[in-house]
Amino acid sequence: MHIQILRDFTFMLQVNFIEENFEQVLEGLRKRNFAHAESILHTVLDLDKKRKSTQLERDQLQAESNVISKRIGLLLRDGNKEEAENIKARTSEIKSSIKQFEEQYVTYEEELKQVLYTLPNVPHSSVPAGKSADDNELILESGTIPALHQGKKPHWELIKDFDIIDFDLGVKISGAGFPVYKGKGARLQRALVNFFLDEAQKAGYTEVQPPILVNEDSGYGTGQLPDKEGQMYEATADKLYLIPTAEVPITNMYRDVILQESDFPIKNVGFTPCFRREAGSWGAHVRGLNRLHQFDKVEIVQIAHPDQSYEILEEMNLYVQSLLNKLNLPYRVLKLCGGDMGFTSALTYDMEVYSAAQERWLEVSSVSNFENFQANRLKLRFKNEEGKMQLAHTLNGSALALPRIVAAILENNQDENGISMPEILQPYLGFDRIG
RNA sequence: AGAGAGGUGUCCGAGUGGUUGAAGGAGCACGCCUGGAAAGCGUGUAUACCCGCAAGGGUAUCGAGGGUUCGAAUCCCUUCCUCUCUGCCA
Repeated sequence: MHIQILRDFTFMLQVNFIEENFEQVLEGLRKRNFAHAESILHTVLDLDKKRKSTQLERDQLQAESNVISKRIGLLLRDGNKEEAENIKARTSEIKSSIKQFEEQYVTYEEELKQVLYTLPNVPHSSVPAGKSADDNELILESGTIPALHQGKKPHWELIKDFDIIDFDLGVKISGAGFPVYKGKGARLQRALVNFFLDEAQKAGYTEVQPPILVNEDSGYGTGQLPDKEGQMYEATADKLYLIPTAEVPITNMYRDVILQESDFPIKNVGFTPCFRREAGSWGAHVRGLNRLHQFDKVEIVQIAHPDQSYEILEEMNLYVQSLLNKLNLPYRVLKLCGGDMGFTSALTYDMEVYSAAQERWLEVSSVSNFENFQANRLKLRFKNEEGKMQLAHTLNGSALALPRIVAAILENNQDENGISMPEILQPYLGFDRIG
């Protein structure tokens, strides 16, 4: 794919940070098992140095040229044509020099940006080192795992028995991973969405309904591009992408925005379908609702003052847990290790529910602090107390993703005759049992 | 989708080749004035990068990209967006 360079990114701040905190950045990248970290960082610093010296040359020549142009203007005004023509002749040399330096400058700048695009966020100091999900740190486990009857079934059998979700129909219409929710299955979806949105509103989040097709700039802003374009569906005729998460449109609402300190904290919640190509990730454990190309999710997004973002991360963590508690689902919270964390995140908590018939933990939420990584790409800043521009922090979390919640509800609440619905959902559902 | 109009600083709005980072107004901030407020007066009020310990200075930016020119907000090309009319449509 053609990689478009976005203009005017404040990436230079990132370079300064690398320069001033070289060891810390290096250690962070190593925690992520980022290959060739040291040499890449040196490349960054080297390119930046070249960029600066080239800019200096260019600017000086340009300044000279500007002076001459002004003089020509004055001469012409005074009717001194001859002298003006005289000076004009001398500018051609300067002009070609400027052009050379300019071309060189653009080259360095683009190379630099390309390299910077490949650098993931530096993990928070508390993030454990590790290579895979096995190295994630267990923070807590909560709730009791239900003891199910002998004939317990995984959700993909339950949904067939009760005809509430139809995968074959989805295959006919779209393809694998696009289920059709029917009857009580559809109503369960709607009930969960409404429940999640109502809860978020009570917690102070402002509901938004963003577009679910986004442009390229938005993809770069939150970090899906240029790294993960293969994971998104593309509407190529219009250069738009189907969102993999509401994080993309909601966070991008704040692209190119300058906030006041008094605007913090900004709390938004949005319900959207999410689309993921999941290229290469099909294998074991993806039956039923465990992994889909299209699914529904309610997402919470906060824009925070840097001093408060970790406090807010904990608040969001607790908020997501409160939802799981209210749904009476057993869950655990993990702090992701460097190797398992997303590209843009500095610290991520994963919430997993226990799906009692599959006898597996299923990830249903991921709550992350991106610190200023996304803000840097978004140019999302605020004027601090000293009146200086500073990058804000962005955070988000699923609250919650539906399919695996549905899977766990179905499996965990089944008995010989059917499935009872969590009490808290019953007012939303209008029924208390399936089957 | 076709025809036309337009995109200028926080906002409104001037500006069709030469000290224009950009008139004027509003807003905002500070100061003066006031018993307090309003009005009035004065001053200030963009962002990025670069040089500099700093004070300060340089370069760029008038939707975006490119071109013409010694010099462009102003001319040309491309593109995006908005508005009006026509067409189509949930």
